[in-house]
Amino acid sequence: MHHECRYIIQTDIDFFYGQVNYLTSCSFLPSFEQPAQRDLVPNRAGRTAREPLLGTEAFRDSAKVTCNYLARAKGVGKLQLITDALKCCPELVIVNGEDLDRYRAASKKVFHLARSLVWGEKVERLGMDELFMDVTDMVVAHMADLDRPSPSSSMVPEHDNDLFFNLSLPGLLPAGFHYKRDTWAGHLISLSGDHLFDLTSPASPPASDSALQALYAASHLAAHIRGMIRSTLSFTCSAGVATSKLMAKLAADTHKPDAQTLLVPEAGESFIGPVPIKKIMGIGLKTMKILCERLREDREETGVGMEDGNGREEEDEEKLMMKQGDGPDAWMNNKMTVAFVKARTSREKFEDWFGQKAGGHMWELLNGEDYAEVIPTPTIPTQISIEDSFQHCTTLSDAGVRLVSLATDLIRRLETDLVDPATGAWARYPRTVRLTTRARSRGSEWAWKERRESRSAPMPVEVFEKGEIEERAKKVTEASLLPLLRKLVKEPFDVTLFNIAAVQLSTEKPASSITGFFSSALTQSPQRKPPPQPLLSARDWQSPASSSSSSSQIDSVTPRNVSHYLPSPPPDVDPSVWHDLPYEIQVEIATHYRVEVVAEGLDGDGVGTRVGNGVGRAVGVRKRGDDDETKDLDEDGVGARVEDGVDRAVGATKRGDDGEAAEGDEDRSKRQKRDELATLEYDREGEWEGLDDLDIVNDEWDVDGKDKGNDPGSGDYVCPQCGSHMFAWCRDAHEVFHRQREG
DNA sequence: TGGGGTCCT
DNA sequence: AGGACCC
Repeated sequence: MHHECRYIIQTDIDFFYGQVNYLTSCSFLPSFEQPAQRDLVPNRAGRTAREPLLGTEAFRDSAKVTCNYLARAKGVGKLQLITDALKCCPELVIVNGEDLDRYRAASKKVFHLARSLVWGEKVERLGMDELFMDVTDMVVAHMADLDRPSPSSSMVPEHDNDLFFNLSLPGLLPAGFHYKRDTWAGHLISLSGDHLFDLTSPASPPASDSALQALYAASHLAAHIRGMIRSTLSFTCSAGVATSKLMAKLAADTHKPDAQTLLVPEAGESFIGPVPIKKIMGIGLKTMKILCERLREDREETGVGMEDGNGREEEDEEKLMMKQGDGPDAWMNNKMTVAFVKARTSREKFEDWFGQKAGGHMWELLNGEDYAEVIPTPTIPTQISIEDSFQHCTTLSDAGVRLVSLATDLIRRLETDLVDPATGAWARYPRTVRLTTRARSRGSEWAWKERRESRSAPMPVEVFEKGEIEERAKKVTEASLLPLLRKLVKEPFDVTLFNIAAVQLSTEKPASSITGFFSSALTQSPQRKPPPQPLLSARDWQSPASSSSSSSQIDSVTPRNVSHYLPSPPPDVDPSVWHDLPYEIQVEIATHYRVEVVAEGLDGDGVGTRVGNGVGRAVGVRKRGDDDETKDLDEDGVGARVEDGVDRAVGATKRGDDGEAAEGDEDRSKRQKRDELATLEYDREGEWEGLDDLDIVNDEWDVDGKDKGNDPGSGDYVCPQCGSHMFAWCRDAHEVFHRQREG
């Protein structure tokens, strides 16, 4: 497999959160000429920043801040404590960064604009604010265009030296832009150094050969794309242009904000040498730590020092290095440059330390070789998740409240991201839901690892059906989340995080449950039927007893409508006995033995419902597997046959033209296989456990009436002392700042 | 930092 | 299911 030269553009929206806030907040004028006081500092860790306003002083000093460049110029750091940041820059405006909706929307706009500009929609998204674009086809076509003996009429230049970059696909009317021959846009890093092109310094080095001409053209294309992003969306961004993703990203990093740089391949080696290796995409913290250890070991064995080639190494540096028992720090990070590491290692060592594949790949990265392609990001994500972290969650009651709240937000997100607004149809159906928890470190374990555990279950079909969002959220919680939680934690527990993910997004709608069929039959039937009576009393989902926490829109992730989760009693349990049971026991029983709901007047006995439900779901899964053997999933040996079946089914969709694609597809098929098996297994469990639908209705649920009016999250507060604009919930922290300055 | 995502094993 | 990586 040979790699022809590619032209890659990487863009990075400058201080993305800040620009979004700037552009979407009505209290700030959308002008780039505004003075610094008008600039915003979003806080991505908005949760901790908000906590002090609710009365928890403990968090004030741990709230971190990220900021835009104007604020940075005033001495505000990138992940600074909020109180420190306010000391440097009193006029700083703190913005809650927890609600990511606006950022997601803005990010999507940039993404779709780029897709509309780049041929073949070869645009890959990295996080919210970064894009990779493979513009090879466009540049190659442009160079061919320039070679043509007679330029097309639309290419008539305004000036003699103008070239026309045709952006439209062949066969369409030309549309594009002009640029000056032998010039590049923005910065150029070549063997002779870093040149910023401007009109006063004549183009140098000139585009001596066609390869350089093509790169220059790519830089102009990058400038055009940045111009489009700025003119149509008002975002400034930085860009890097190079022949690989690796180099384009590193190049983009060299000049910002609102700048771009072109890196010619010849300068690649000298350019990448001084780069700290953790800047290389694909080398992270773990790799750094391992590398530090191995290097230290090697030095002890061979006596080869860690000197950086400038002669003797300093004694204290060596001591420092030895003391780094616990991995790299800032000093280490800057010391571990590409050249430094390359001088002391080899490809063989890397493959030994990190495995043949990963190690070899990383070694190539250190040598500036990156063959990774731009993978066009689908417009529909492969996973949608939402999470919330907190200090403690020790009771199932608390967990239930938090999970319902999270599930509510998740369903909302599914509807905005997965439902076609025009038709109201679901573009994808997440077939499984995954719950992950993070346990608080027990005992005196100081170096607590961020240990996350997860379990998955089928997504209840009710999620895709009509109905109040809270009802569906409760359904998910009862039917899947709480059972999953039981699998994850044992009785005395303390978790600090919940994450719910909707995964395995399928185009096929899962089979409806039998109860869903019954209820729709009831509504279609001419004879009136009262809706199923809830087995739960209104108090099962209580409104908060504590009104002390003033809730707000930004608080939506945190449960606020309910303070207690009360489980449903099994129908054959005497209610009075039930209520005498200890709470934890109630939860245990309720989540273990599902409660059956029998529609009134149907004379249903519940058993039929239960069996039908299980069968219905199993059929839904089988259909996708496209293999009859799927139904006999009993013993391990049979399970293997299922895997084969899935393998074949997936293999059929393989592109097949590329030898190396086979491995990747195989991995994918394995993953898919596991997901499907998990779904199947769970369905079977449900079959004999009696996985029936549980209808929970609560008339007291909706207490929004008194909450809606005062929303500190969206209010605009002006400090009477300094005139700073800020969100109302920032007021507390801001006043503390004034007090500190005076006292 | 936290609240997202991706792919690989 | 977990781990690495990315933002």
